[in-house]
Amino acid sequence: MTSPLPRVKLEGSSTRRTCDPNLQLRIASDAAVTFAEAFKALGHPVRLQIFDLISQGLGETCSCDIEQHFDLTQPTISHHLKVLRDAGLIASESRGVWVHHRLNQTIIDSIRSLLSSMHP
Amino acid sequence: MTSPLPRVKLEGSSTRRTCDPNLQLRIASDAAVTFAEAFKALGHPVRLQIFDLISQGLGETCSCDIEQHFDLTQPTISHHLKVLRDAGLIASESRGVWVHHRLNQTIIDSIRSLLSSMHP
DNA sequence: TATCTATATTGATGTCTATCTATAAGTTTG
DNA sequence: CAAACTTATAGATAGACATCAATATAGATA
Repeated sequence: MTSPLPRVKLEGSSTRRTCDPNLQLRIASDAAVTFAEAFKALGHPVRLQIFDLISQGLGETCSCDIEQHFDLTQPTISHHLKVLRDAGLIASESRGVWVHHRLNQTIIDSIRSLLSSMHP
Repeated sequence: MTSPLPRVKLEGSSTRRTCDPNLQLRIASDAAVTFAEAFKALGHPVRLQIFDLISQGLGETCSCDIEQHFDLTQPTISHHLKVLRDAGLIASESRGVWVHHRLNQTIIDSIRSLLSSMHP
């Protein structure tokens, strides 16, 4: 995309680079906020593991399935689920007493697409 | 991977689900910590945009290229770069007065691979 | 109706984070 | 060597976050 940076020849052998004019904020501020919220939600070991558990559950994972795997209280797990939900990473649906959680594949695909647009 | 959850038949038409025995922590704790650190680093709008800028720079992006795009002080940008570096997302190399930043493609590929293993 | 169960909410607390100003460290130029 | 420039570090502060105990909500069961 960008070409090697131009350099200003100075006395002797030293060169001085100029600031790269080709770099642009390809991610708009509001998109950056949305994506960052999703990344932040995954940026906690327990939430990442919860998210992975839900991804295995075929849309029927409930909180009690999750709590078993962690040495944390129920309110803490509930909090982490809310963070994932608010970030749009999962959707939750009440089914009687239980709440079933499922992955939001759309946002996962968006993140993967974003990352694939980044190469050095 | 998992099959539909077994249900315990009760009186009438109601059923009661059992806890899903098939869910397992596929992400080990230490891997979860490592991945979460990377996600957390990307979990800030400015850092995500910085990361995108660096991805455009062909390994020659320096801090002054980045500061231009944000209404933040130089120490703050320096801090965000350190967070990205500590998370293994970028590598930085001193070149005279300047420090050149480049993407660590390996970890990006790892994240993409992790996400691709998650489907509902 | 009373009880049990699954989940959510509230409030408290200690820790972490983002940002700034001021300053230091190291490099290049004059 | 001194001045200018790029980046990093230290210290301070306001706000956010993770966690827990206690409690509330609401559906299911007896």
